[in-house]
Amino acid sequence: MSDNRDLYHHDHFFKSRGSFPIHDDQYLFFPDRLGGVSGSSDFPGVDLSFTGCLSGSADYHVLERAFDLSCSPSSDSFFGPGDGRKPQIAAGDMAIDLSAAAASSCAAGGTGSGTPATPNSSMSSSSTEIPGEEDSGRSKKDQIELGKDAGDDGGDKSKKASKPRKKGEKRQREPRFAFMTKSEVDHLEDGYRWRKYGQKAVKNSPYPRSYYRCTAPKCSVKKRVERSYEDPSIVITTYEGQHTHQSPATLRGSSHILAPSPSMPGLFRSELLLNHLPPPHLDVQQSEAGHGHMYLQNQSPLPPQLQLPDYGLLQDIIPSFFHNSQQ
DNA sequence: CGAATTTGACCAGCGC
DNA sequence: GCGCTGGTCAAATTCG
Repeated sequence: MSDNRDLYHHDHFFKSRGSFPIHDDQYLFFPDRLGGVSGSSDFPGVDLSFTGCLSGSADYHVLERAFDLSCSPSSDSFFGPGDGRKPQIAAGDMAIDLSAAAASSCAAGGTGSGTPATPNSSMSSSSTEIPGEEDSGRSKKDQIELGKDAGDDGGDKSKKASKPRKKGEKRQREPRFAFMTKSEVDHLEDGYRWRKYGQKAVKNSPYPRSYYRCTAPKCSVKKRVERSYEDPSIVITTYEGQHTHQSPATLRGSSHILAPSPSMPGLFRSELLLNHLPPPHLDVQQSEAGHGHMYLQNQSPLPPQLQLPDYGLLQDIIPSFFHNSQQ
């Protein structure tokens, strides 16, 4: 039980699972300590629903501010250079080990659909934001679709994948969240409807990666699902984009589904964070270089970054969390 | 029959 | 420039 080594947990995790493609625009949460907690689906206060996170999508800015994420490149802390892979967390990334809670109730309880997609369950998440790129930051596909919607730009459909892609313009990505869930099923029920549009073999992994897209019209949220090659029981689900609609499950009246707040479309559900925050104190550390990623460790009192006086969401989240943790 | 999935091909980005 | 890999498209196929 080296829970207080959470700081190193994901470090270890990543080193051992170097294949997990944490891209330069992801945040990472690792509540996957839950293993021990997993049994407690009745975790008090755990109303974890990454659906909420997904639907509302994260308030990346809040997170960024809250954790003082001015991370910079080079993150060997996570991915040992030794594995021969390129660093998978790059500039602007953040990785937080939120070793608390209750992912077990996440998918299952979250959907309220009665579909215990993840009986076992531990969940982690990640994401990242590219400030100011939300608008311009459309994926090539989005651009393509925009072009499509806007009318034919002359691009003939005779050739697939021969869509008009702007050259010289880097493909921009939506903010992403990656959830690591211990589950036997690949496609976790999260309250949304997804259509699979692709599957690819993943390098260094015997398990393919599946690509899904939200079936809701005008919703460009995508997700990738893959298994950790190191631990096949772990499913890595990466969400990209923000839902522009409510979860169907929510509409069905599931009280567990956290619908996005109209006033805060980008709201990162406090519940999510709450349930992911480690019960004990947090300790934020940064990679040796003083930049790169932050590590949350159960150790010292809340760091200044988290004692934020005015971090909006987190302010709501953290205090309440500590409130709970002290009971 | 419509929706969802499968699957091979294509393209962009990146490293060498 | 070339090769590799990730991401996406879309026709074909399967499913409900």
